[in-house]
Amino acid sequence: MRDLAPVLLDWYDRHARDLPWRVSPAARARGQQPDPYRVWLSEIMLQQTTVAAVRDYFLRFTTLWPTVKALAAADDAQVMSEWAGLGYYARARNLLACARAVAAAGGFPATRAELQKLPGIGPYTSAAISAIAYDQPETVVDGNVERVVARLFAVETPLPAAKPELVALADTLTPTGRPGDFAQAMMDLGATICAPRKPACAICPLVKDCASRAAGIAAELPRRSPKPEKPQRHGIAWVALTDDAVLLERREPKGLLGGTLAFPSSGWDGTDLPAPLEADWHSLDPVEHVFTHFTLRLDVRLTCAGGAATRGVWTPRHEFSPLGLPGLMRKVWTRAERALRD
DNA sequence: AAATCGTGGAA
DNA sequence: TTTCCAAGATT
Repeated sequence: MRDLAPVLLDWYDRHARDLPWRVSPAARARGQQPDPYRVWLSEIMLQQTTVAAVRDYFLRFTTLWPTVKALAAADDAQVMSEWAGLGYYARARNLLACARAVAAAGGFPATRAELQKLPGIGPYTSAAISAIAYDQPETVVDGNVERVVARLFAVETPLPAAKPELVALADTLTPTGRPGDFAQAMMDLGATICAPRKPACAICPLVKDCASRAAGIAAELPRRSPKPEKPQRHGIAWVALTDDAVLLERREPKGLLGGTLAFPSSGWDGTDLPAPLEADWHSLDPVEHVFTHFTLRLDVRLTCAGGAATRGVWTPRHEFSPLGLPGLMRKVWTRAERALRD
């Protein structure tokens, strides 16, 4: 096969997406270096998360905390609150731990091996930061690149088993010149041309080299092993609010929604916690929520009584915003608001 | 090494 | 409506 890197880089120079955390190929050619902090922050936020969802969070975080040092000095609660709604909250916990380690060390390490020792930075992110921020010739393989490579080489082995094979093939493409732009070019190609459902092969710069296109199976790749069905779970959330306070609790630092602010709730897997308050609870319509590996039906109970709570903290209403809660708990709040309005 | 861990937009 | 899945990491 011909050397694809020059072809793809040429395409990238003309079609690179304009993203808040990106140094454009033109600016990079002028000598502008990416800020490792911004590269790292964006990569963490983008783990299993769409560009559209990340954009506003990235702008908000970099406004509040322009440097790693600033982020390292932030309150845990404020970071969790700002992360609320993005999902995968272990990322937020690891984000702070990583920021503090980096600030203490005086800056980000530049090698992939050192980067990967930091919390929240795995094989993909270490390669991405090393390539994008430091222009090291690392092979960056995310979901986009898996798809592009599977199609380019017509790899029919289903994911996730195909991963090592795809990494090895991707590695044969990585150039020594402009590896950072090349990595971003592969991801842009996967996101905009070599899309999951309907690849736009007609305008793809690599059509002539694509084995799956030749075989007429591009849209079917990559294949994936069937996923297990999601079991249904159920639980109860209690919303207690008076004229000037609402009862909230900080969830355990590990596990589902770990470290987030929430309405007190029962367990959702058999563990059965009691209501946080003796009161006359009104039952509202249940909330339906889909997590990665199960669906949840959460019954919502509401009271306007105050008093001594066995769990949670009475929080002044003026300090409370549902935007500081994870998505599930925002839905619960919406139920309560609707009930109070009617 | 298989399970766990969110959310929402698009088809 | 259902299904898919997005710049994955951790245990």
